[in-house]
Amino acid sequence: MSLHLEYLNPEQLAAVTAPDEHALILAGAGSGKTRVLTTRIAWLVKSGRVAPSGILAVTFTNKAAREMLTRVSAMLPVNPRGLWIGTFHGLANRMLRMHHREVGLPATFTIVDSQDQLAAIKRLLKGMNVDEERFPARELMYFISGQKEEGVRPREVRITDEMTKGYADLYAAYEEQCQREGVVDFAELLLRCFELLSRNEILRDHYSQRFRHILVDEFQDTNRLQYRWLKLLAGRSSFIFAVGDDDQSIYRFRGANVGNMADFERDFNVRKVVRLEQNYRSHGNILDAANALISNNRNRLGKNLWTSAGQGEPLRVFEGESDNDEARWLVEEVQALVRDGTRLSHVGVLYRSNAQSRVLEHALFSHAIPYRVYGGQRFFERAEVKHALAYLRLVASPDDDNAFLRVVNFPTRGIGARTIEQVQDTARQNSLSLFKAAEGKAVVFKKLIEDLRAEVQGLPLPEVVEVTVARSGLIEHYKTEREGAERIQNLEELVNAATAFVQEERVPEEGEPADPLTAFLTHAALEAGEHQAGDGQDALQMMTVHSAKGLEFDVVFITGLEEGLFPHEQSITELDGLEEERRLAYVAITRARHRLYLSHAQTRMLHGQTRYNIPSRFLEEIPQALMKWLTPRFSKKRAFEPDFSRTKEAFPLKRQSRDIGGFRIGQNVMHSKFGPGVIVDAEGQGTDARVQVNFGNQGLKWLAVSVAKLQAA
DNA sequence: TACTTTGTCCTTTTT
DNA sequence: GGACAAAGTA
Repeated sequence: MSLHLEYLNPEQLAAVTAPDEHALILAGAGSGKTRVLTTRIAWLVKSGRVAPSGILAVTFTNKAAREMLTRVSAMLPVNPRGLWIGTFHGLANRMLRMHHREVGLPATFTIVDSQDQLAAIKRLLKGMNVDEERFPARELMYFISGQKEEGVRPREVRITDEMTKGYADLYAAYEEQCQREGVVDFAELLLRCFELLSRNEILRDHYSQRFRHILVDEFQDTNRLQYRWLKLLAGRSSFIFAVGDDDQSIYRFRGANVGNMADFERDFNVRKVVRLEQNYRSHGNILDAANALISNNRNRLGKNLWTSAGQGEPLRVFEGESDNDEARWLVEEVQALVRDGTRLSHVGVLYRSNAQSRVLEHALFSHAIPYRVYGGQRFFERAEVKHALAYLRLVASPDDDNAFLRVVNFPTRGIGARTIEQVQDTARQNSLSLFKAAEGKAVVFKKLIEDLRAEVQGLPLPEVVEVTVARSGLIEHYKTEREGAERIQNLEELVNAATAFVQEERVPEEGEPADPLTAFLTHAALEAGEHQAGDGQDALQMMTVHSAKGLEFDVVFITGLEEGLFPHEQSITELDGLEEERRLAYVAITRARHRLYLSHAQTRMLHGQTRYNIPSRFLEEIPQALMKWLTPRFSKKRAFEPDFSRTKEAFPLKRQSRDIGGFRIGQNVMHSKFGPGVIVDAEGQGTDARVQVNFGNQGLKWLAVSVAKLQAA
């Protein structure tokens, strides 16, 4: 077992063998980031700098955590279980299970996913008779998660108006409900854990003494709370090794804060910044295109990828008359690639939004080209599986109201809306769980759950699952449904998943709940399961650009490069939204090893309407010398005359829209008081001209152009 | 109470 | 075009 340090380039070696101090590794796409991280861990242990138990490695996805664990195990002759390698949420969960009393949670607390969280919020709003027009459930969920991710509890919410006051009150009510039901959402896992460490000095010292080396993957994706969590955990005596790429920060919409990289450098007085710029993945032309594109972004830490491989072939660009035409062309190209010996699984088809896959799938399907679509429904998120899990949750803890409501009348057993409302009223008045409040009502269901609990008492986990599924009546129900066969299969698969879980998870990890059912439910919530049929078969790989991050393909198609789609129209009026779209395009381009196709279509069906799109600005930001047009460049001749009568507020038209006092929609501006902003809307002319500007945290403002002294930025 | 029809809204996603 | 929720019908 060797670390093979001799195969590392000088920068990689410098990172791997960095001294005991904080370090920031700017790791460009394809620069061997994972290798550096895993080798660093192995090197730390082998050189005797730290015991395996002194290492904490954090990732965002279970997949990344698994890969890290596997690769480290291959380099070290130690039981990998001693290493704390996991996702932010997984590690927080571990700590909370170990110290659940200190944070005021039951030992069997349940983790709810976003779906359940939304359901809980809807239920809350209904119960409180809140006008859902004024406070939409989804908005409230974003608000709550957003606040939690900033480390803000309800009483600390900055109240600026009636609206925020309302949101803050509902946030408080939501927290009470969760506490009463013993459930914890994703953001709560982190916040609770953060509060645990910040309040309990002894515990904090214990952990920061223990974890001398903290390694963080995808640092550009951390949110404020995760940053503060790391800071707390590091204390004064530990060293943080942060690996990230600011150019690949594409998750701002869910709270990621690229600024954490610059903050880290400053707050931790980082002296060691290593840039990994040598790319081992792509040919020169592809890298040049990526570099040129991303250089249009302003707020960068700065980095330029290079390769010792040749220039390779030019990027191939295609303009379709329509989305169907684009799909037809893609099929032909793929068929040609296959004839030339390319394996389908080495070809990635990328798009900005999921809705785009349909047309492509249709074309592929009718030409019998096997494909696999990533993303979408995961195993533990399927309705039938969630139903079965709800029964299991009630077995584990009958007071789980979310689970109760999900299955009290599913399959239908004559317990209607009115009965449920009565139970909910009783529950509210007496602060009881629905299960307890259902005394004398919903008798059939109550008895079912009670019998079930008695029956599975003491059985091994797989049998608990099997019996629960059998008694739930779900299978009989799906037998009557037309497309129920697959659902029944999934229910059977759930039993298999439980069997596999028991066999694999064997040695309980530190902090793993002793009760196997709770452990299994936690596993189901934390790991949605990338489980899909048809694995292993050679198939074309289709996915959104977001889900392509971290992957690579010999050949990549980036489709739908059109204004309004990519960059997405909604990004234009978000502060720094366009830069994030450009980073997204950068991620897409850098997935390709040898060949890259870029395509756009003149017309596209979207939301049931034909849209007339102009080519993406990103196509113009790539040097023409790197590209070979398969169709005449930006053909002036349009195959169809736009029929604007059916196009409401076509985005491209808006973009080209008129000047208002020297400004236009989508333009970045600077205001002396509110700082940077982006113009969202405009009205009036001349001295009356007004523009609406999105100032991010400062809010949305209407300003008179003649008064506001806006500067183009 | 349970199933069917109509109306509204549309990114990106992991935990 | 499709998911989801509210309103309508047996």
